[in-house]
Amino acid sequence: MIDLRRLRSEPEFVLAALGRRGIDLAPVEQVLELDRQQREAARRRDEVRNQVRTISADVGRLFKEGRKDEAGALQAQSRALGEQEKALDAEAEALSERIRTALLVIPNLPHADAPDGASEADNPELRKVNFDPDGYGPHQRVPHWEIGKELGILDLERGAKLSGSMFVMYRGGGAALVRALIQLGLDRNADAFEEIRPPTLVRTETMISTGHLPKFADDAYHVERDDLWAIPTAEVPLTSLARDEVLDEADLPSRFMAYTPCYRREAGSAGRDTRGLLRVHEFDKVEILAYATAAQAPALLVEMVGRAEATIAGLGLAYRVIEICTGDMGQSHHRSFDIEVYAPGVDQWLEVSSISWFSDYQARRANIRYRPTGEDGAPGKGTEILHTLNGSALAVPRVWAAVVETHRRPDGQIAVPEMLRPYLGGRELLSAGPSR
RNA sequence: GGAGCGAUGGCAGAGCGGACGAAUGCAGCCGCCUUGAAAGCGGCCGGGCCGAAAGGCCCCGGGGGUUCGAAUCCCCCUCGCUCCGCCA
Repeated sequence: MIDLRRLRSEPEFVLAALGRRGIDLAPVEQVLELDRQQREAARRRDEVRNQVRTISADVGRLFKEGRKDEAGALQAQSRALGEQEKALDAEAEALSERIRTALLVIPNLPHADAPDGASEADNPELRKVNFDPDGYGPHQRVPHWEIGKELGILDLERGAKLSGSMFVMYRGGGAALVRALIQLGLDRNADAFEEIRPPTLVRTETMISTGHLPKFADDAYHVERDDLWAIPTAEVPLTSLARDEVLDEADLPSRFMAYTPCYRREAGSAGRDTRGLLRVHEFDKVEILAYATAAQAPALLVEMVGRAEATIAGLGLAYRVIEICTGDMGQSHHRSFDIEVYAPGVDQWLEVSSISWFSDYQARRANIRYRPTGEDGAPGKGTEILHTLNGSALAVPRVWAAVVETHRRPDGQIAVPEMLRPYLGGRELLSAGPSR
């Protein structure tokens, strides 16, 4: 969530920044007013509490000295003050709760350099790589679901039979290709990121930390009986790794990666991109994440985009990098880039990675801090909220689709990109038949 | 799933109704001593909120209750450990 103190001290700045997102600012102004009321109530409560404490100490002393009558009188007085304190506390608490609820749905401030814009249409394209619209032959203009069926590596009918539409099943070489892509995604980042295998069912607090709850509850699978949520991305458990912890500045940046299945109800996108692998309820993804100081974050963001990009390029795919404008940013984002891969069979640009800097927005929700290092190398004073960044290193289904479509040969077989061969036992081709 | 025990500062660990935000030890930091280091000695050493400051308030796993007063008593929850059961 945004910094309430900053909202209080620089309201014009915060309102202007949020205004760039094109959202309704009334709730933000309301928080400002509630905050004024809350502090006043808390101040009055604290005064009364102080009196109660002082009197109670006196009561104890008087009892010890055997002055029971005087003590009894003070007890009565303190009891009355206690009633008052209770009422003031309830008032302050109610206000805090309203503020917290409102704050949870107010989005992050966009970075000053994030481009202005109202929607997806205003996202500037930063670069387009490897793309020649006329360079694709008719053999590549076949959608992956047809290729998958022809080669027996993708079985959409049976996926739907088991779990319903938008659940998919890979088989044979297709399943091996999934595993190969996961392994590739991990290996390419293992030089700098510690691998984590987190739980994929998490508690409500864990979903709140990243901003996936309360606002987007309809998009997530919820296991009612145990009150657990199926993670929509490894970002969720990775961000909460350090929840309620205080790290040392010397340990930053701290980097983690995880392969996990990801679960999404896609409630808001019914009927869109429903064919094949374009949008599915369960998919595999390798995620990379960093905890950092504010100063370290910009360079990390560039590095993480570069990592995701290099993997896509290494697979011989055409792609473009776009920056997300203020009107299209996710709630928690401070600055964000997408990588879209071109899939010739469906003739579409598919989002395969979104790399974002969250400033301290998530870390404030998750209460992740660090102890700054002083100039002399000794631990500095106090603690600061750190910054989080994360992005997909490799999202399997769409990359799978682009690989299969891009590398389909005129004879219908798939030429395995060189980078992937070690992960497929050295195989150079995926074909139909027993060796598939 | 059943039974029992536990949760206190970076760690270990006292406290079990009234100067307790919390003894003590270890770790850390700063001085003294030393050619340097160790040892020794002295000092410092949790976090959050409000406030210009002085200062005030909150936090002993979480929530509720009893009391003039709760780390301490009661209730609920969560987590951990041990034993039994079950199990890939």
